[in-house]
Amino acid sequence: MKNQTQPGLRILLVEDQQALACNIIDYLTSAGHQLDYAATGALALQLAKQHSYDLVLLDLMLPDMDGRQLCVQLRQLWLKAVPVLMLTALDSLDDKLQGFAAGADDYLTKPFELAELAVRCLALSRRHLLSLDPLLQLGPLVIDRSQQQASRAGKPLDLHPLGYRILVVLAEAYPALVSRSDLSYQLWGDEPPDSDALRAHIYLLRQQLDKPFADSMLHTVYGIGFKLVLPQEQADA
Amino acid sequence: MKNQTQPGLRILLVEDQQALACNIIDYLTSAGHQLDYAATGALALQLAKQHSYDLVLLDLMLPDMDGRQLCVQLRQLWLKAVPVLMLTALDSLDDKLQGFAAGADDYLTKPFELAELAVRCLALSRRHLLSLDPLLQLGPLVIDRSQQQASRAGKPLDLHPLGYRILVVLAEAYPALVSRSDLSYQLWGDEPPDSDALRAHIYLLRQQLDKPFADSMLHTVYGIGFKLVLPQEQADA
DNA sequence: AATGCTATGACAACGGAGTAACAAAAGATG
DNA sequence: CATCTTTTGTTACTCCGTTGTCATAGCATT
Repeated sequence: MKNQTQPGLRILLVEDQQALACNIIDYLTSAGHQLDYAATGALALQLAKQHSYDLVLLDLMLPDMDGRQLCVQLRQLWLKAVPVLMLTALDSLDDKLQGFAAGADDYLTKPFELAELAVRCLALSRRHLLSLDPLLQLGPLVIDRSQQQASRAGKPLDLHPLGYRILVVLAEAYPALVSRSDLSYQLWGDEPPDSDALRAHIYLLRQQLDKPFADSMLHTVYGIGFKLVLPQEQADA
Repeated sequence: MKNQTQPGLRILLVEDQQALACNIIDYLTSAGHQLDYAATGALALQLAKQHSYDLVLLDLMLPDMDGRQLCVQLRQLWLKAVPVLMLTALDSLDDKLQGFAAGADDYLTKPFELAELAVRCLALSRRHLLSLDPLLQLGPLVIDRSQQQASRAGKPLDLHPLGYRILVVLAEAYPALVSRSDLSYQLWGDEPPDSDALRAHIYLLRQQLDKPFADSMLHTVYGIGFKLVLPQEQADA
């Protein structure tokens, strides 16, 4: 579990309702973050050109520009993908899907608790940082995203693409366990294979990850899913 | 990115208009949820003492009690924050704000589409689940939802999945006692086992939770159900 | 055609949940 | 207080779904 003190995020807030914006600014500022505020899409773009941010809070309804459109433009402006949390009063499923299609990473329907907004901001930035760092390290296990290559205790693992993806999903979730359905969804989306292919792939992954070593890192939680365990914490099971 | 199928929510509906209540019950029931219905605030409080719910639908205007007041009382009654969706005919901003001040998580002004109500129920419960603290702590007992792992006094408990679920239900209800029927419903829904399997599982759970320790945390209330008790408060029973 | 990867299916091994039967305890009844 | 009834604790056992294992077939890419 990451436990370092968060240094505070640089956040760009794009919201045309003054009152709500003030509340958000007050709350998140006192939570240790640094906020820039744009009431219009145009101003947001201008700020975006001059600064870089860890996170964007984006109202779907803006006076001069659609939130979705702005989202796309921001993504083009910055090469690195900044996480976007969309705020919306619309709550029909269609709208949500359109928001995601435009590249939002999460959404929140108004009205919402400020505390929850803060929690999501942290979760989003953490998730983002995790996926940004090309090197993922869990004890003896090292995953190099830039090479699509994993190694344990220095020994490179000869993984098939799917095995590699499974390992990444489990490593990113660490120390949490990943349910079978979650894992399946992350691998295949809505259309998982008919057979229980996951079982076979876990087996193959284990051949590489655990077979050559004294203790296994990939543990099964019966009826639920799988989790990664560091060798030194074998005590529990 | 949780992807598990919604099992249907347990909802408490507090509404004095019979006709409207019937419509809501019909609609949400056929959407797969389970509803309990209270026409008065007093009855609502009584039900709340005996059961636990995933969501409360609360009319702002009740014959015997103000909705806001009831909302506050419900929040005090349950330690865990249950999401409250307020139904109101008043739609002035003041009233909305007062509703939120009392702890409602969302509101809907009458008249409303039943479909929208259903969507909001789902959204609210999703939001609530996501913002849930993965760590549940009751004295020496710690439950880590992210790992499906419980420990007492630092010692990890080797629980079967069902035993773990029982423990979570009891811990969430703490300090209230949980009736046998409620517990059974939360484990098996409408189709409990033919035999009284719960008895055996409670026994197994105790083997892990209480056997290795001086005093027991899982107490039986004869003829009613079970409850969790913290070691230091053994005095009462 | 050969190679590399994934899905499929068969089989065995395992583990958990439900069941039932008996013992013990708590209330109820007279 | 004695006895009966109901509820709960304890335990062994069976059944069935889950998981591990592995061989093979399908499907791209080259």
